[in-house]
Amino acid sequence: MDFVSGLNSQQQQAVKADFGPVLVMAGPGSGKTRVLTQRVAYLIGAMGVSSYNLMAVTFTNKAANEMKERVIRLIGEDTRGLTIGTFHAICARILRRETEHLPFTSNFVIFDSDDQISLIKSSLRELNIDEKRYRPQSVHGSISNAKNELIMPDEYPINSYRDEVVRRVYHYYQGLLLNNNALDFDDLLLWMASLLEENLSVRERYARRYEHILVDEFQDTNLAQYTLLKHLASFHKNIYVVGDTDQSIYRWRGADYRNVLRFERDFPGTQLILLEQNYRSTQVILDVAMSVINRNPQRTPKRLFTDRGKGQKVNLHVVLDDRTEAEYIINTIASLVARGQAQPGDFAVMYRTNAQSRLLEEAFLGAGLPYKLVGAQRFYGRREIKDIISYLRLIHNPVDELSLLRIISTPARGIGDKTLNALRTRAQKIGVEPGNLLIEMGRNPESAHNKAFTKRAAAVLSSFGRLLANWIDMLENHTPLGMMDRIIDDINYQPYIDDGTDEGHSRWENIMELRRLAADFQDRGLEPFLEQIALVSDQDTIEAGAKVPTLLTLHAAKGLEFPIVFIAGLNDGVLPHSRSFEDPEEMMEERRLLYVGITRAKDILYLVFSLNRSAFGYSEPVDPSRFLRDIPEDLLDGVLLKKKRDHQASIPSHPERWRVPQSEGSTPPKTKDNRYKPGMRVTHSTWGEGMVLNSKLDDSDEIVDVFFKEAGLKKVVASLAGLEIIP
DNA sequence: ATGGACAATGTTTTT
DNA sequence: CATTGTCCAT
Repeated sequence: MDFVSGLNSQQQQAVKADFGPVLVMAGPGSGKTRVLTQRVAYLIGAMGVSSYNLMAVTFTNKAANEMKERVIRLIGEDTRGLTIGTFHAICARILRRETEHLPFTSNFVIFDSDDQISLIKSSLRELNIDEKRYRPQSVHGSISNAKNELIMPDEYPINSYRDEVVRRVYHYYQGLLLNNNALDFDDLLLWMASLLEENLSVRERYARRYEHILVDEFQDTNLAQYTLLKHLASFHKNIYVVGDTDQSIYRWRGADYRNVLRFERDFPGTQLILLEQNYRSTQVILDVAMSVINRNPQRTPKRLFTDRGKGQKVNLHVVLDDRTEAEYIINTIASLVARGQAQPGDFAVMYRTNAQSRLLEEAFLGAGLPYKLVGAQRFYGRREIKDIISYLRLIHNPVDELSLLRIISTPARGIGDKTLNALRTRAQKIGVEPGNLLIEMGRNPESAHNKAFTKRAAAVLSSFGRLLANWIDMLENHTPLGMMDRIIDDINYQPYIDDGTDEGHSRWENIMELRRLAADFQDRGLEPFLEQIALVSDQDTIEAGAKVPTLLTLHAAKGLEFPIVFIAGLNDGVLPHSRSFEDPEEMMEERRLLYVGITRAKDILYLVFSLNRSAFGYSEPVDPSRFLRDIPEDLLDGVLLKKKRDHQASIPSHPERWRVPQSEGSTPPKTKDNRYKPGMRVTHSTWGEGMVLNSKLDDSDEIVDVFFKEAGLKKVVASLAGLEIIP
């Protein structure tokens, strides 16, 4: 069978590479996913490797599913036994199998970020640490970093008082997780890595099983991931990794692109294969991308080329503020669609932070155009979803106190702080978990436990315990969906959530959506369902052939491509983000992030920056992104940033777009004394004619942003500049 | 015990 | 401004 047809010679070389360690360095759009897929098919179909002996690690669950399907299509046989998925999913699966060597049981739950933060908070409270001084998020961040670096609580290095605090919290937090029979995201990697590190027989078993290991997006692995890969590949040493250091954008999550260098050191005789040709973008887009990324020092220079032709120039567009930005983007999309030059599904709008999506959403809504938002207010983060999931989680793992806490009063059943405390005290006294105590009380209403409570408390607690016990009893012969329906019915959830308001209605709709998802697990049971829910990523929700524009963060855009891409908010402070300014390493990562965004575009790219941006409710002047200065002018259409003498540096062709929609109602009171208003045309003695973009009162003077036809953007002080208004 | 009203406080990116 | 936490009235 032919596994390399339609591939270029580099790609063919990559697919048919000899066994042993292989490092494929692949630029954006060079077909690396395809190479990885064909490699898997080649190993199974041509080299006779059993799929049972093969592991493929992908970046998203979606990528894993796609790869599985494509492999099946290529070799026309079942891939049962094939280990494929994200690091986290694969680790979870293996850990459940190996719990005899681990301090938790196989029905462990995976705590999501909310759960993790609440656990940190209880740790802080329990240890009498001030939450104001030590922010839960930040303490959690430190702990997470430690875990990614395989540092255990007792090894946490102390160089400051804060470190000491973190260490104590880390220790306590880890204890709480185990009490709950729970793992956080980092634990999945940490426990897996340390199991392989410490238990020789387990390591050998898996290392022997996995004859071939393939890893996508290798530049985004952290030390924990690297270590477990190393152990898994320790027997056969057939490890095949694909990556691009220029697309490393998860440093803050512990990812270390230097793993690429470490790889060549740890696996002597690594074959290095470069995939250079780009099949996605036009040459102009690639040139723009290179002009941005080439400013990063210490890179192995990489050429990006395509035979797709030059293509049209990249549009650089300036807008007055972030609201105008959203309008500009939506208008442009609408007009391209109206003129039949593009389909709605061709577009993606990308931004640095999730917060930026709001104005865009409003603009889409305002224009009555449909769109698809990736991430942000995640489906699984919604209250009603978390409620039901918590019920299921508790039934699956009654030790999960966090879930218990959440649902014991949802809906309210007369169990408040006092009763709850009594329950916990009693539980602690007899050395059993609150959840199990409840269940016991439910099963045995006359038990001695009841005497430990007031009559009322005993009644409400055992009636709730009765519910739990009933659900647990039906677990064995019911599907996840069956369980869900029963719970919803038993607790009368619909009237509770669907309160007649629009919001209540939409909450109920969400529950119906969750039912649909549960239906896919009819034959697989509750555990896989819960696990899937815990480990889905935003990117997994992106449908392939969307019929509407997609809104997503630059991070979420990795690995995707769109015919027409807008990158919004190209301002200093947003991209690069202000929190990256001091750290050169982080600035480099911001640059890579822009690089990733640019290289998502196949045909047309719009770069948009604005002159003002609302930070805290109020609009503030901001600078264009410093990265824009690195793009050669001849690749750009639209505004020019540098004040050049020549006149093409001109106002974009639709000045009316710049006019501030004369604000209905709530503008800051400053307008009272502003002489210059956005949209006014003015002249200046040296800079000639221009248009007012913004004006701000500063003490008694007025600072005016003017875009001059000849001179470009200037900030002028009204009293000194001698601006004349053209009627 | 519960839920509503106000105040304080905080903005990267995510498995 | 938008979320989250705390206080207070029911």
